[in-house]
Parts: sequence; C-alpha cells; structure tokens
Amino acid sequence: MQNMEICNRKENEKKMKKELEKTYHPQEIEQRLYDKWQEKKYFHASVNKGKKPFTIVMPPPNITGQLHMGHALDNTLQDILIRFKRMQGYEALWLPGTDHASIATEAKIVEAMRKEGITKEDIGRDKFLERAWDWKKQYGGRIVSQLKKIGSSCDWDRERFTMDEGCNKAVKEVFVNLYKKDLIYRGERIINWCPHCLTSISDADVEYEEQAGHFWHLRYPFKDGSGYINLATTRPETLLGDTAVAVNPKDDRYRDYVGKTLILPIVHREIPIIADDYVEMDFGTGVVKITPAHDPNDFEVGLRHNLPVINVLTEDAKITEDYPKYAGMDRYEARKAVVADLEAEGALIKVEDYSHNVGTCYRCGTTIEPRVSKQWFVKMKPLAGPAIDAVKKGDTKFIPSHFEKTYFHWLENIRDWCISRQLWWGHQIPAFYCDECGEMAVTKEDTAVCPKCGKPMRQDPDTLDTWFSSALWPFSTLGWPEKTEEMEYFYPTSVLVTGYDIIPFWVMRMMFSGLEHTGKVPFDTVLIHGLVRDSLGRKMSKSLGNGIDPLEVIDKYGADALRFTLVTGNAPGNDMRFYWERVEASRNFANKVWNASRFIMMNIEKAETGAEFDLSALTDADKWILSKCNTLAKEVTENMDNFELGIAVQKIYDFIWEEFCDWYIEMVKPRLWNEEDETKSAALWTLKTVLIQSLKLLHPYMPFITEEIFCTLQEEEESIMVSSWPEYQEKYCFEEEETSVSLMKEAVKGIRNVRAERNVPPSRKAAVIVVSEKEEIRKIFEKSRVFFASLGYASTVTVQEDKRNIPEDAVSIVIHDAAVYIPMEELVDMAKETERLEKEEKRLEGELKRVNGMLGNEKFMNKAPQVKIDEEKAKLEKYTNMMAQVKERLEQLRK
RNA sequence: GGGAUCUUAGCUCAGCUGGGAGAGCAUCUGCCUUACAAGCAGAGGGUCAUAGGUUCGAACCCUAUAGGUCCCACCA
Repeated sequence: MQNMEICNRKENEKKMKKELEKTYHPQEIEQRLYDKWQEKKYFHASVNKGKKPFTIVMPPPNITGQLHMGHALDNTLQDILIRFKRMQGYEALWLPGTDHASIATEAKIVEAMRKEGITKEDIGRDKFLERAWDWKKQYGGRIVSQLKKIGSSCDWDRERFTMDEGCNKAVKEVFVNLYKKDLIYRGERIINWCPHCLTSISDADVEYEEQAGHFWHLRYPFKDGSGYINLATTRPETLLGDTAVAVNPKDDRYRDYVGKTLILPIVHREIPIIADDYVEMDFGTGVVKITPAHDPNDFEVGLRHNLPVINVLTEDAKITEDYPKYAGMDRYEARKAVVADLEAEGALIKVEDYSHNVGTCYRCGTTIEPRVSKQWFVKMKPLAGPAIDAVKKGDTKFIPSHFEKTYFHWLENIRDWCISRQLWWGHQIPAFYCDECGEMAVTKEDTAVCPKCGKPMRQDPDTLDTWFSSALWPFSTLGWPEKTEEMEYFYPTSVLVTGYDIIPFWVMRMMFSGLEHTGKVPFDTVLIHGLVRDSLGRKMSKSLGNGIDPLEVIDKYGADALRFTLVTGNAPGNDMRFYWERVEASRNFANKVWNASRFIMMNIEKAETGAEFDLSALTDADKWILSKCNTLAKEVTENMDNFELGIAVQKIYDFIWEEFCDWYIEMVKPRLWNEEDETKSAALWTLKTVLIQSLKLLHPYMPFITEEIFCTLQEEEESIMVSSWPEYQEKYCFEEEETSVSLMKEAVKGIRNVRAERNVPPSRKAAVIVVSEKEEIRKIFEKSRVFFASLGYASTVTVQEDKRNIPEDAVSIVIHDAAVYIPMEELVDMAKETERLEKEEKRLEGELKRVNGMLGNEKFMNKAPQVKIDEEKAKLEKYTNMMAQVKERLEQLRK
C-alpha cells in the first residue's frame, strides 16, 4: 500500500515535470513554498561558532500599519541580502518585529472609544491599557502576515515587539543609566505641543509646511501718551500673553525707547521695551512683540530678560479662563475676536497677506502649539559626539555615502530630545515622586518607596517617545542588557536597511544609543533607499488616494514580480516611480525563466545529466555559455557585496534572457533534435548546470519561482534557499571559445540584419558562403555550420579560402578577418546594396579616424596605460581589415 | 538663509574607481520557427542641462550658471 503511494507520488512528479504549465502562475506556488520554508526552519538562525554571522534587524513596522510600498521595498532589499548571505554560508539572521507606535496606536483606540461614547479618563489607565493590548493582539499580526506574502525570510521564532518584556527591561536600564550619568533630566521648557493628540512631541516630529496667513500690523501706545510703536505679528491672539516688546540694541531708530513702558492693547497691561540681538533690524519695522509662553524664540528672550511667562492657552489650544472675554475660544476664533477688538481700539494699522512656515504634528497634521511645560529630556551634545566620530572613522558606513552629510548635519545641530509623552500606551517613565515631601526617584523597580519619608511613591504618568525604545532595537532584540550569547555573536549587526526619511528619527538615535550602552556601533553599514512614488512622481498617501497596495500587485502578478520591479533600475537612495507596466515586464521575465526551464525539463530525460561531467566532451557553445555564466557569478557577487543590487539583477536578467535563452538554447536545439548527435548529453548537462547556476543567482530576487523550478529540476537538494552560492571557478573559464562564439554571433547577426532589411521571411532559406584567408577563422566557421542553418536561415553553408564562385549579385557582410556572402537572386537590389556598403564604409571611416587620432597622439601614446594602447591597436587592425574588404566589394559593384 | 541631490532616447531610469552612450516601456518592420505572442528576429531615436576648466582622454572630476526635487533653519 505504502509502496503504491510512493509510486503514485513519483508518477505525479514525473507528470509535473512533463506538463509544467505553459505560463507561470505564482498564486499556486507561493503560499505552499513559504509554508515549506517555515516548516523546514530555513529562516532560523542560531549561534554557530563555526560560521560567520550576518545580521539584519528589521525596522519594526507599526502595529497600526498596513503593508505599503515602502515596507515592500525595505523588506525586499533586506530579504535579498539575507538570502544571498545565507547561501554564501553565513549564519544569516534576519530578526523581525513590530513597533508599538505609541501615539498612532493610542489615537486609534481613543477614536474607537469615542465612537462608543467613552473617553480615556472614563475607563482609567489600566482598563485603557487592557484595550490597547487587546487591540495589539487582534491587529498587530496583520502587518506580519503581509510581510510573509512578499517572501521575507525572517527568523519568526525571534519576533519581537518594542513593548515586550525584554524591550521594557532595556528601556528601564537605559533610562536609569542615562539619568545616573546626568544625561537625562526633567525640566520646564518650551516644547512642541499637539493640541489634538494632547501630548508633547519632539523637534524631529514637527513637520513644517508653507501656509497662507496674514501679517497684522499693530501699534502699541506708550504709557506716557507720547505716541506709539509699530510692530507686526502673524499671531495676534498671542498678544494676550505678551510680556515685552523688543528691538535690536544697535537700532538707532529705537535706542531712546528702550526701557520705556507700553500699554498692551486690549489687555491694558504695562509691558517694557527691551533690547535683544534676536531682533532683526531689517525685517518689518524692526520691532517684535515678545510672548514667552507661545513662541520658542520669545521664550529664550524671556529667559534672558527675566520676563514673566503668561500662558493664555489651554492644552487643547483654547483661551484660558484668565481672559473671560475670549475664554473657551479656540486659537482661530480668538484670533478673529482679538483682531476685531484691536480694530475697535484703533490699534490695528493694516493687514497684509503673508505666507509662512507653520509647524504641524507629523501624526495628525494639527498646527503645533509651542507650550511651556515640565518634560523629560535627553541631553544630546555628549551623546552626539561619539556618534559623529564613529561614522567619520568609518565604523559605520552609509550607502550612498552622501547621506553621511545629512547625518552629520543633524547631529551637529542637535538640541535636547524631549522624550516624555502625555500618553498611556508606551513605556511608562521609571521616575517616581513622593507627594508628601516632593522627593523624586528614578529606578528600574516597578514601585518605589520614598527614601526620605518612607511613603509609597507615585510613578510619573507619562510614557516615553516611541523612538526611545526603537533606538535600542538592534541590541534590545538580542537580549541586552543581559550578556546573551546572541548579543555576543550577532552584534554589531551587519546592515541596517531603511529610507532616508528616517535617518534623523531612528538611525541617528540607534547610533548614539548603541555606542553609549554597548560601546559599539549598532551596524556596519546603513543601506539607504528612497521612496516609492506614484507614476506622476507624487508621494503615495492616503489623502491623495494614490497608494498602490503591494498585496494587490502580488495577487495580480506574484511576489517575485513585485520584488523584481522594486529593485531593478534603481540606485540606492534614489526615489522611484511605480508603474504597472514595469511589474508586467517583471512578470514577463518570470515567465521567460519558467519557459526556459520548461524547455529544459522537456528534454532532460533524453540523457543522463549527473553533477559530474567530463568537460572534454563539451562543444564550443557549451564552453562559451559556461564561461559567461562563470563570469556572471563573479560579477554578481561583487556587485551584491557592494550593495549594487540593481546592477547585479540587471546582469542576471541580461544573461538569462539574451545569452542563455536567445542564444544558447537556440544553438543547442539542433543537437537535441538530432537522434544521432553524440554531444546531446553535454548539451543537457550544460543546460541544467547553467540553469541551476542562474536560478541560484536569481533566487535572492525571485525566491518563489526559482525554488519551484529548482525542486522540479533536481532531486539532490531539497531547497535552493539553502543551496550554495555559485562561485567563480577557474575550470569554467574558456576564453578561446568565448572568442569563437562571439565571431559566429557577429556573422549570424549580420545575416539576420540584411535579411530583415529586405523582409525575407524565415521560411525562405538562402545559401551562405563564408570566406576567410585565415585557417583558424575558417575552422571556427566550419564548426559553426549548424548555427548558420538554424540561426541564420541558411540552406547551404560553404566555407572557403578565396572568392571563387561567388555570384556577383550576392549580399556581402564584412566582419573581422572574414566576409559572409548570401546570393539572394531577385531579392538583391544592387543599388541598395551599394548604398548599404557605402554606409558601412562611412561608419568605418569614422572609427578609423578616431583610432588613428588616438594612436597618432604622442601624448596618448606616452601617458595612456599599455592595455588601452593595445586595445586600440587591435581595433585599428580590425577596422583596416574590414575597410579593405568593403572597398573591394564596392569596386566590384560599381563596375 | 544653509545643505544635499538631480538634469542622459518620446516616457521612466541605470551607467560601480574617467578609456568607444545602455535597459524597460513606447514607436516602426517582418515572423503563430515543435519553451515562451507575457514570444522571436530586426530598425529608428541621445550636442549626456549650459558655459568654462583639469586631463592624452570627461556623462563621470573641479568651478560657475539655469531649472527641478528634498532636508534643515527660520524674520516676529
């Protein structure tokens, strides 16, 4: 019974081989193969001292996220590198995970609760967090399953979450360490406040956008009634919080006014005129109203001049109760009301249209409100230094390298990082306060007792910026702060793959965190990619509705086609546009690979094709393609080692499509069809060998199709993804055969060209006569007879030494050291033929002029490298030879 | 205001350390040739933004200019 089953299975396999579908259907195989890989644990990496580690830690996507093209690109690049290194024999770890995305997730849950008619405060912190974790459980895996669809070979056994226990431990460790080193402090500062999200955000989280606004010109009267001082503002409502008016100390116009007192319009508060360098004399009237509570620059001025800070806005950006007339109005309503009152009071001079940059919340787009509040900060200057040095020393390299400048610029101009957020979803700040005596403690423990008065302490309600935990990702995921063997083996990681847009948010912060806490850079290389834009070059966005869903692309064309599209014809760091046409082209390539394989499998049973083969039985054509394939492996490996993934895949594409399919397979067909051919097994062995090598090189880019074919084609190995990467082998280097096949190709192309020019259908064969004085050339063509017949539509092929018996009306194709003649009777229009040869003569004249120019240039001869000179000399010989033949033929025709 | 980057075929883009301009798509011509019409064989099409410079030699290096994109800073 069991035997029967085995037999059946074998039968089925055989059937499959013979009857591979005519076109490739990715949908049928992708899920099956991914399941197989997971089952076999191919993605798993573990500490293995016998191998060199290669590590990539995945930039964790937000749990709120849906897979978009950016993820698809980012993860495709990582997967290519990991698969490549895995095949090369590295212990390749790709560690995945997700990010808790505090502000985004919290907003989602708050929104869901709003629909139920409840608020955060209604249910309290604990219940809220319960909901959040439930939400995470329900939706957090969505992005993960989407990542699997594109073929990501991550070690899912090691999947992490930025808020899991280990990460939390790392966060607390880091916070306490930095606090002890005085690199974290708490202070009352002016920070960026989002009135919609109701939390502080860091400087990096603010996005500036140009907005049309107004410039209100106002006049503030002197207290002594001696007139007015004129100034302008874009935010008249903040006037309520003005505590001074400033001028530049060097400004002669206002020198005498400094120290005088003004009456603030509407509010009728007395405020001083002060002098400060911050004021630009040339801008506007050279007078600025100072509102320390609502402008970062004014805040600084206020500090220098000891000005009171008067807050006029609530946390949701409404006017406070202190101004009953405006209380409860939001910023924009209040602006209108204040302007109306100013006008009524005669304080408004004029209104101008004015366009200026406004800071908005990266998350919700609300205009941020500078706000004075007590927050936690990381002192950046001491941390930035080593992070700059590490890149300058080359411990970490950016690709492309010019992004290092962006990185330096950020770190050199960095300000302290506001890390506390008024949110519940996130790592709660490990600081505790004693309500009795005001004592504060920072500790890794979950609870604290006041060291002064012994009372239980209350933990800071705020949480940390999401990036605080992301900054630790490369090592928290490997077990830090424990001294794990993973940490020892896999860290520092090899490559970080990410978009240029998050260098300041993340790359930079990982760099200084890694250096500070582990003493090492977190990664050797940062591979930067650009954005995937729509076909018009616009950013893909929800609001524009121009996003392309990667999953839709996969459904229609397959994951391999999507991956191929994303990495072809694109250089690191450059943006790319998404075109469905390009996906189609990628799919066509997959289909090409599929069909070439199908052809080989249909023929493979005609001979035994073991792994070992006597190379002396190979024909020139076999040696030629093997040699080409050998060079390809070398070049592709070099390109991939240099992260030139786009160049590498282009070479693989060209090799498979042009050299292998269009030339080699076509050259080999007559041998396969001829029952008596004795080189059949050499052909089949070569076909199989080259196909397997090509599939291996292509596998990192197109994992699914290559695996499917590989497993159908051979039985020795169970998966291409754990097979060995092709290496350059001296024994497959055949220079001579490369030259002779090139010569044959040149002749065949010439024949095809003249036939096509005359629209001769393939069905109409013609005699081909090859003439060469040189014996070795004739030998090559003798061996190539069959190719002239099959590829050059020849009826008969004659190879001879001189021009005996060549009809006068034959078309002649001149190549180096030889000429090919095709008598085509009525098809040859002699006038046209003369014209063609004259064109060729002209071309050669140009070439000769160039080469002679170079070789006749004494300076070139003296300074250029010998290799280059020899190259040009060889060309001179070739063109001279060809020219002579063309001229001779033309003379004949003109007779 | 500072910085980065780009300008190459009709379109979208490659072109790695300077050594005779490439791909995909589109266009045109001819082919259902027993792996593939999602294919085969051909063809046309470029002052490599402009102007200088370095060099035997420049799409590539340097300078300037024009135009585009992005980032940062910000004059209220």
